[in-house]
Amino acid sequence: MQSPNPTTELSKTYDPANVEPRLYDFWERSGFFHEEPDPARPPFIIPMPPPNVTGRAHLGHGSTYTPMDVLTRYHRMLGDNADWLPGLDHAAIATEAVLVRELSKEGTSRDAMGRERFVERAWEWSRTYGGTINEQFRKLGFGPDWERSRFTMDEQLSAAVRKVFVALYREGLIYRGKRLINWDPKGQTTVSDAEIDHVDRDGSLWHITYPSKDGAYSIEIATTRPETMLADVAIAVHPADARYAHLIGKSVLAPPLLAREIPIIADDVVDMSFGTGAVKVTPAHDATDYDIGQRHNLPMPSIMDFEAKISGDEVDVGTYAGLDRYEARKRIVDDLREKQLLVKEEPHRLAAAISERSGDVIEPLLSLQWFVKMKPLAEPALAAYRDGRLRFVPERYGRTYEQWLDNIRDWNISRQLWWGHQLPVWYTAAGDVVVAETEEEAIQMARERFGTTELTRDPDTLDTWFSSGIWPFSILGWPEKTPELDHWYPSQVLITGWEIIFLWVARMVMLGMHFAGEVPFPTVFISPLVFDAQGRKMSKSLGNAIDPMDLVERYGADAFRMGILRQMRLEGQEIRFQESRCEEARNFNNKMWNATRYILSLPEGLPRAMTLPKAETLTQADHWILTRLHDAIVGVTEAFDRFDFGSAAELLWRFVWYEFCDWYLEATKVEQNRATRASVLSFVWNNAMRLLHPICPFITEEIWLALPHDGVTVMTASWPDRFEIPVDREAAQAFEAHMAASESIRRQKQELQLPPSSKPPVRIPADLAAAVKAAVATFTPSAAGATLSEDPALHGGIAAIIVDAPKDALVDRYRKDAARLRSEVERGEKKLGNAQFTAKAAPEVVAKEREKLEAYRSELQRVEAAMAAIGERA
RNA sequence: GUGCGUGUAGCUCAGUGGGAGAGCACCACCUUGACACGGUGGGGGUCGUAGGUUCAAUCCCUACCACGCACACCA
Repeated sequence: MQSPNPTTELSKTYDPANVEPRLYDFWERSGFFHEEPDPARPPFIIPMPPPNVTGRAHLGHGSTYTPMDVLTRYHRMLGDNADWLPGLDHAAIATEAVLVRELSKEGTSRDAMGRERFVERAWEWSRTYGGTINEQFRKLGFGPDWERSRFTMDEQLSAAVRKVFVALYREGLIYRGKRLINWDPKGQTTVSDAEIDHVDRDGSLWHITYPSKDGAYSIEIATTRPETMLADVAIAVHPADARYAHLIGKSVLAPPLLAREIPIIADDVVDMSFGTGAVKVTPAHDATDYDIGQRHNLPMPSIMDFEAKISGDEVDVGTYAGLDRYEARKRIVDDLREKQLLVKEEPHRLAAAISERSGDVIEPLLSLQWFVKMKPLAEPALAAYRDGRLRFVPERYGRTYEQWLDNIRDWNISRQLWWGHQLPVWYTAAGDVVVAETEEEAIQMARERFGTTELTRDPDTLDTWFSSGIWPFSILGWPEKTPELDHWYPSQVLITGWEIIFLWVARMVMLGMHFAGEVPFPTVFISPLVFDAQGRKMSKSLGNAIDPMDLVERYGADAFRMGILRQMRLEGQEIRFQESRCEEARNFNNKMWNATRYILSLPEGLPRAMTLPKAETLTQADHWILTRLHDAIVGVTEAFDRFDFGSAAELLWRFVWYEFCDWYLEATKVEQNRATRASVLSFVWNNAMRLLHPICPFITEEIWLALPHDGVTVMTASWPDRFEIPVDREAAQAFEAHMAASESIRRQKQELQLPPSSKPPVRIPADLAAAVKAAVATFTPSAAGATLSEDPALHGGIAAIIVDAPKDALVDRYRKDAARLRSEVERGEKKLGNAQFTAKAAPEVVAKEREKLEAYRSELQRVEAAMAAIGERA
């Protein structure tokens, strides 16, 4: 495909809206994002964390997805077999929530509709509205290999899910059991431990008396959940607690019904210092109590149903049956008070377990569910981290990963939802279980083993994270031995936020090692989370959420990317997002745009090919900018290689704006630098565009195409090679002396209130004469002096000084200088006068200190002499 | 409770065992061969507090304070 013609008439301001869609279209239609597996080149593969099909781009994508795009573009330019593999997640809970809302608007419901039509509807919705985020990603300039996009519900990926489930089941790593699970009453489904938030809330701690049948003794306990008393099966105390030793083994009546006798038992888990030191045990409704119940072989009656209402199915709950959990709590407390069993109620802070998705308070319930046995999977995953096959950047997140895997519990994977991968599990009428990859296989197995073909499929679906867990290999065609799987697994890096290390990263490692035989990625880069400028989480309800699409519209995608990357710090765990950074970045782009206009408008025109003039014809300014370019290449390359996007962005910003535009471009305006400027400007600017392309893909392409270049797109241009850049540090240093001199002259002119256009006589130190003379005479026309004279008394520090200014201003200027210099001299003298310092400090440190003192002293002398010359005393 | 992170200019943040930095904001000046989404210059900080190590500490160590986060069976 032909490169699009850049605008011939360049307007004064850069207009991203006019450039970005055109270039994106060019890239995508040219297939520049697409790659085929190529064993001849080193692979660079990033599996994209699949956004929810219901998702919209948010600022978090700026900090996690931009780095992926940057690295992919960078590695493509390095010549790697680079591919960024995109996709979408079916997001069961989120999608069902959307549909349930829609259905209720239409006056119908999930259950009324039936499973088949509901799932059809979910597919339809996913195809029609889902994936909006992919369009948004295009606007952000993200360039994954769209042709390889996958959806977790695709047939091939679903087959992989079934295969993994069946395999784990047959290995005994998936089992069905009645366990205490986290029930989300609002979402009407179970959720895993990792999907729960603990939020501190104000609650109460009720002290309640449990009397003995004969009234001879009683025991007082403290609880935050009186409604679960109906399912109490014991009272537990610490075995070493002297207060209760005499009661262990005895029984009390369970309030408020006082109809059942429950034993008092001893268990280590009880904290003697909390509450009364005695705790009620309710195995069916509390995790700790469940463990106690298991240890002591206690019954586990349940008194709550899936609506979080009191139910009398398993044990007598009196008149509380049918009450909502909170209503029941209130009624029971009232009744206890009436029966004088309530000792007291005190305010108490408690950590409420909240479902991340629905926000409802989680209810621990006993339920028959499917689980993955995690320990055997976690061990290799831990070993991989410990022996370095898996590393985290920043390193500290590895400890989070380690801690979680060390304390891992079995993973509840069955969900009471319809949208998702239905469990490949069938039951016979007799209750026998058949697990198979397909229905045909299941029927055959049932016939052989149980002599029946009448099967009912388990209605539950799998936790969405189950399919995400196999993402790194399922998207490569697993279990087929595809070339993709062969060359692109494992991938090179995974980039995500730290909030899903447990939910996703750890599970990918475990499942990847188990099924694909290797750690799915050697490096996990954890990107910072984005907060508002006050450090608050961005949310719709707070009204502080910023839509990245708005930013793209206002400043352009390049500016958004640069704006957010420049706020990233390698070790940072958050970004306090400042929109002003995007505005600055827009200005930065405009700066580059105008620098380009200048370059393109040189009267002598640009050379056809990107070649440098002969080394001996290069000026000091040329040597300087080339040396700076060399260092920028080294710095940016190193920064990208260690995921330090903030430093890379900052470094490029400096190079482009403060070095190239502010100094070199200005230097090319004077006579001495004109002969070589067209070649050097195009060469350096071409290289700069390539260096910056991963971060600002659009404007760099637009400019690169307008400059002398090879190829059709900067996307596939080669990464700048530092060995191709001539470096002359001596010449560069001389130019830096020029810069210092110019700055000094400019500063003094302002302080002496001389008009900027004035050209006062300038004196310069004899030992820097050559350099500074050139400086003043050449590239600082606005600051240039009319005459130069050397002054043997001057050296170092202030390189030049102007005379013939208004006397008041001069005196003021001299006094300030003298004061500053005196304090420096004093500091130096004190330090060097310290025998300990000269004896123990490193010799070069002492020498440097001596030099500094010398310089300050002579400058002070000069200032004093200058004052004396105008008849003043400093 | 345990662990991790953070505390440097008004704001957001770099940084280093030996002279405190950037951007924005602020002030002044400037339309000088591209750019006012620009240029030049300037003011502004006892580097959270208290100790310790060191010739020397913003940096290393300890304690404390404040903030953020993760984990945790205080019912």
